[in-house]
Amino acid sequence: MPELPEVEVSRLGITPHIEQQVVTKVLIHHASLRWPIPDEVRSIEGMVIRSVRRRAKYLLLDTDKGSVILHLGMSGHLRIVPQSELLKKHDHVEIHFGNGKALRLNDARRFGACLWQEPKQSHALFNKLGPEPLTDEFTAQLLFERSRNKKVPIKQFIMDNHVVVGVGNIYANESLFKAGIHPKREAGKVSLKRYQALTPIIKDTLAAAIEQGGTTLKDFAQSDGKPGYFAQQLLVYGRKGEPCVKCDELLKEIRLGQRSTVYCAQCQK
DNA sequence: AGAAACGCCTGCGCGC
DNA sequence: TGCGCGCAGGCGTTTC
Repeated sequence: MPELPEVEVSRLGITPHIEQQVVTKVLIHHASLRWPIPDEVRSIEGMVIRSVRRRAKYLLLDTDKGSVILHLGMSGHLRIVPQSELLKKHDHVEIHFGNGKALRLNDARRFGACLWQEPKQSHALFNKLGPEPLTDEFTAQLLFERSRNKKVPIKQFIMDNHVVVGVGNIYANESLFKAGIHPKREAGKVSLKRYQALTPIIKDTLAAAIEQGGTTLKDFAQSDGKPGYFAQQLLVYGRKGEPCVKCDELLKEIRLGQRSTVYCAQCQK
């Protein structure tokens, strides 16, 4: 399930194959993803990919005529393959390039998206997003200030895209464990000091996951088809009932905001 | 206005 | 071995 590290790994994987390449064809095999795929995405045909950017968990393929926005949803992944390779089940969108390669978006659950952004404009999706976690804009001070008077559990708070983008369920669980903070603790009651501990942990956890090629649980694969290796480093996610790596207490699982939340009742207060 | 619930999807693991 | 069911969950939208 792609979170920010997986999206970034995808970006790094596809960029050398498609940047500065001419788009020769856009093929839409299944136009109903999360939203219908707009016809405008075809207007990149004949254009050069100037850059491949990421904002939150969205990827943007920029051309002078506009940008194709891709989102991997829950189960999506991108692959670079020869154009001659047979389509796989759930290959919904395909972009051909002058170098003979194809970028294919495969998404079984179709929670992903393929949208269009006019040149020099910003899609409405990006309007209210919080800062990128791996930049200096994401600070403990920001978390502290934004959380005052908030009763929402801290786990849901740090997963809120309006607060900071890209912290999904896996990395929220991991970061709170490492910081020793109980996931249900009211965000508004967490001290600045604890946010000062948590913030670098979130950054480090995300950065480490990117270096490891992301977390492969079921669906995710890197653009060359290889899995990511961060799953081996998960301390709590998916380990309900197993011993805590710090204190041997058995890890508990609860649901917060309809999402699986695993923690150590001994280490996280 | 903020918080919680909803719904879109398919694949997989489980129990029988 | 087959079948039905519950679960996985990002995130925009809807409801309270």
